[in-house]
Amino acid sequence: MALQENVRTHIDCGDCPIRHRAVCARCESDELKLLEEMKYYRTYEAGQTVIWSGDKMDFVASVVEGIATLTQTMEDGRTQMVGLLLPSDFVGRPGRDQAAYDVTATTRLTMCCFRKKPFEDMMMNTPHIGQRLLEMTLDELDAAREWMLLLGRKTAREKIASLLAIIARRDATLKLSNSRGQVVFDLPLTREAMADYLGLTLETVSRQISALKRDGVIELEGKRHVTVPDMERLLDETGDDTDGGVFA
Amino acid sequence: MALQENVRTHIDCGDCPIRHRAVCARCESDELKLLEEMKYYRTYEAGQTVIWSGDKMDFVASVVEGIATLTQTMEDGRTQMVGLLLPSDFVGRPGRDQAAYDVTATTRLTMCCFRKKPFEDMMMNTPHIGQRLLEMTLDELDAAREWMLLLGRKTAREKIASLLAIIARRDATLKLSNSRGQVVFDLPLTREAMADYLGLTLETVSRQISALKRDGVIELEGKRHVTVPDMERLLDETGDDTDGGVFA
DNA sequence: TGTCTCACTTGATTTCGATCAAAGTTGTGA
DNA sequence: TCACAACTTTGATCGAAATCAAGTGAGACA
Repeated sequence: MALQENVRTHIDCGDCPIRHRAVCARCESDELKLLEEMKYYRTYEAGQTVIWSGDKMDFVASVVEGIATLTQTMEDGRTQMVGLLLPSDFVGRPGRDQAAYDVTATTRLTMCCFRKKPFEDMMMNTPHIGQRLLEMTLDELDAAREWMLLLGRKTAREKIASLLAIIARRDATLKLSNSRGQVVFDLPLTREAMADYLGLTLETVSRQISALKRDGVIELEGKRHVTVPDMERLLDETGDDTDGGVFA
Repeated sequence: MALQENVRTHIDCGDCPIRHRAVCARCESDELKLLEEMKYYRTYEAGQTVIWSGDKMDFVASVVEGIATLTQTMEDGRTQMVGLLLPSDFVGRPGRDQAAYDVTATTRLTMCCFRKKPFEDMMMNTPHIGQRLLEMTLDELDAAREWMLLLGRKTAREKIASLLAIIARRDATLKLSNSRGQVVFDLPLTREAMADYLGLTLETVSRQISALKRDGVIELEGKRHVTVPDMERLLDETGDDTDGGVFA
């Protein structure tokens, strides 16, 4: 999940085709080698389900490329996204062998996987990895709680602005803005997926995006390509504190 | 936070006047002794703030008695509770020295505290404690995500029923029901605190509690004392799956 | 080239919960 | 015993987002 700037939810997987920090800078190289030997890749098509809630899940994984969602569903079909997995995010829970959520690829998705048993064994022998995982989990918890404030108290417009700001921020750290210093990105989610994330309906998402466009807060090219002419302006719409928050 | 049956968010603190499991059953006794030497107690009155978001926080703690809330507040005063601390719950984050949320006592509250630095040192030397903390944090994350579904997708009535079910379940594990096998408990929160937890207004909370009472789902004695004549009936109102969920 | 589908937009109407307002209840302390 | 403060309930009205209902537009494929 990527609701904050300082998300560090990733596991090193050696030569994965993305640049990411190591599990722990202090790890010896033979530990990294162990990780290297354990890993394997899986690829999913857009729309494909990685795993269903309740299924046996005998691996943990790190997103290499693409985007996946974690969702919970009620019997009557109401669904709520509870996490968004972007490249370098981690999924899976040591000590539990059932998936707690539906995991779905929303774009073509490559994950770097580790079978759970040997991964857990290594965690036992390598305290750094466990500590790293704790740090990552605490970041996720903060992100989840930030999202609780959004779901419980923000207006539809604030919710959309917050989501756009998060995607923009996350994206900007990769390929920084365009030539005029504007932040530019493609929405990686359908209107429906956004609605499920924000606790809204897809119609409301559509209307609010149109409203932000009409008010000049964002520019839209096609349905997915977004330009933010003034990031400050967008941040004002989120309802959040202007400063970076308490996250050090 | 206590949204599930299997919450294990607590740290052993020796002779605290509550029965609770050890940090880790495998810990040697001299580790427990270390914990014992490090700990100290603090007590707060109902309504008192334990710590403000952003404040320096140089301790971690476990609730011994009473109830505390974790809340986030927007500049304009909208507030969302993001966690409820019941006896045996843990608060504080190793590796961060600022509080991320306001922590407030809603009843008279006793906490068993450990100064952060020595606690972290011990964590380094005692992998079990770190692993225990990871487990606890993952439980909290699950609880937070369960709450996201509630905030994003449930109706006011379902929200109230869910909160009552959680308190009933948690309470029932301590002092099991009354003579007729009904679940009986006292609401530990004001209507306003419930509203902040559920993303509602206090008026809506009041109305929905009245409605559940009118419909015979609960009985009320005074404003706080609740009797649940038929737990199944209450669970039906929550919108959740009837089975225990995926949490093993 | 057309048509089918999927994602999205927009409009009309409804509804649930928020807001505004006024009482009722309980406990505390003078 | 009274007064008042804090908490709660209930009523009337409003409004934001949901729902219901047509649409548009773009890509896929026959």
